[in-house]
Amino acid sequence: MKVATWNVNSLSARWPRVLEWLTRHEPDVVLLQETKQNDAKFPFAALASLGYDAAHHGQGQWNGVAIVARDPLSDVERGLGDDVEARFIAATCRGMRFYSCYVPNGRALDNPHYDYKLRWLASLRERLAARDRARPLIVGGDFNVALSDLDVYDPDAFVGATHVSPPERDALRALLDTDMVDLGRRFHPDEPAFTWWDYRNASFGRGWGLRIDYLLADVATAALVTDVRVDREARKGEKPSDHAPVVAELTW
DNA sequence: ATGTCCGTAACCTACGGA
Repeated sequence: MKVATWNVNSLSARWPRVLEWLTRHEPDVVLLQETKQNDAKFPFAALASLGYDAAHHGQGQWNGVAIVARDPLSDVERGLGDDVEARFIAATCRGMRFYSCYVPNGRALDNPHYDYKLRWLASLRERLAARDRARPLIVGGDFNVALSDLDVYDPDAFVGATHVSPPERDALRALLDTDMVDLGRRFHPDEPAFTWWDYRNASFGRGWGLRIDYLLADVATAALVTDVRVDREARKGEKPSDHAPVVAELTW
């Protein structure tokens, strides 16, 4: 099974790239974030013609998460707790539970959105802590947190900034402490493996990236993973998202 | 500090958000 997570930064704007990527890589399950469209605009029919089932939790202009899969999806859940924004969707496919998460950006340490981000992460942690550990689970998404300095191109440039503050990193570590494995870091222990580069400042060409997109799996499922990579090719070319997909292969 | 892109509302440009 090939599983990917990808923040597409508007599925409408990204559709040509997403279509090409699905055709080229033939993933089994794709966790999408920032679709930025309503359910009515989501390309269910186009995906179906490619052989994909899909579940979407849309909100129009902002946010929006989806799960796209070659096999039928069931038990779809939309929204995390009482959150009013479209940042979480869960579904089951081939006996595996999947979450697609778009964690709030936070904006700045003194911004109310930062507290919202920490509350959101705490809520996700509660959900993970209370889960049925016997049930295989893959959690993917844009977490808007760089877990360690290895995940940041220039830690000195991020002093006092969001995405790297100790409370954010603690909140992400607390997720992992529910016996979830950071698959990207497990397979790439020594290299940055960035997943996002700012559109500004020619950041991609300069290597000014962050690793803020993650695939997490429960310990038993993580043992089935044979490869994890960041598809930097998707960040190149015409009208790319500012995020690259993270792709895992597992024997499932 | 900032060299971009997205959607929106309303125009032919500006703004919030990322």
